[in-house]
Amino acid sequence: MKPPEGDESLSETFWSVARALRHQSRLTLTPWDLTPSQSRALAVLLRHGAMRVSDLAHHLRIAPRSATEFVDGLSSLGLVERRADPGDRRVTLVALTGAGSTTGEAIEVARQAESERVFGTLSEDDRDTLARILRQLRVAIEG
Amino acid sequence: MKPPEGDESLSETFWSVARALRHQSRLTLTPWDLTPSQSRALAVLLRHGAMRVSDLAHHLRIAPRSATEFVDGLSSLGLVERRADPGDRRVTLVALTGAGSTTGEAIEVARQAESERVFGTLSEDDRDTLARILRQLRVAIEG
DNA sequence: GGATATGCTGAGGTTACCTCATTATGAGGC
DNA sequence: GCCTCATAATGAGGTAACCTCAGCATATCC
Repeated sequence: MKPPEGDESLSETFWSVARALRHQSRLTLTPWDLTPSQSRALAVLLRHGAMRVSDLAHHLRIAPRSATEFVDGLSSLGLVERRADPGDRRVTLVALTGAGSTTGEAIEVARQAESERVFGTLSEDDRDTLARILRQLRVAIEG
Repeated sequence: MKPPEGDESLSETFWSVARALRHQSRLTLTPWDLTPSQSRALAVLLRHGAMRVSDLAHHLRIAPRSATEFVDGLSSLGLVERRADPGDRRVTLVALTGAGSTTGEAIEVARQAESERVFGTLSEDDRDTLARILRQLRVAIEG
């Protein structure tokens, strides 16, 4: 599919990249039959260890209710499990299972490769600049 | 909502901006009760005039079937109408109605203001750089 | 011990896409 | 003129990734 026009606004370009990125990400994950969001959740747990549902939501920047859904999905795949928090019985902790850890690590490798393939086409300067600009945008929007 | 961590990958930052942007965009559009996608379609028609469904899809970089849905939505709001193409009876042309034009123009103004508020916080250099990098990314992904 | 806050989840909804099959039409070969 | 093949739009049906609102259990503070 070729680009349609030259007169594209910044936000349109942004969205077309978003779509392409999501598509690509899904492709990378086909071996594991996970969605991009599920893999993000897995990555967070891998990096930070077991945590409350609400903390997971916070890390993923989504509503707590949505985190519950991700946990449901991952747990039905046997990748995470819910545990009681001994200190506060309202809390359910989400922890990786053994399978979850190995899967998470394998995906991390694949994700790195994909990221390298995509973002690696940028110079290091461009990557830094992009990160800076994106963060700046986020502040501008949310602030 | 504060950022959770410092160790955020580029793609994570990207997605958080995407979410924020979509949310913001929805807010801007509340007066017209349109979704962001519908307004994008409207903008395309405003800029380029009546066109086939498939061309609209191409402009929006979506599957033709999805364009049909947008046309359905906009047409039920009375903003666009379907017309026959005299030269090829397979095609349906999508054209703005009078209401569609005025609405489209009003939204364009609001969208500009929003875009200004968000992307205007970037320097002109940054905007150019961002556009360049995004296009480069798109090529890297799709190529 | 009662009010209030917090943590999770059920119920139900929305947006923005997608694929696949079907129907109508056009275009080229013979 | 017919047959085949391509193309245009759409019906049917599905998915991911969110959301809000209400409810229940538990904790905390006075």
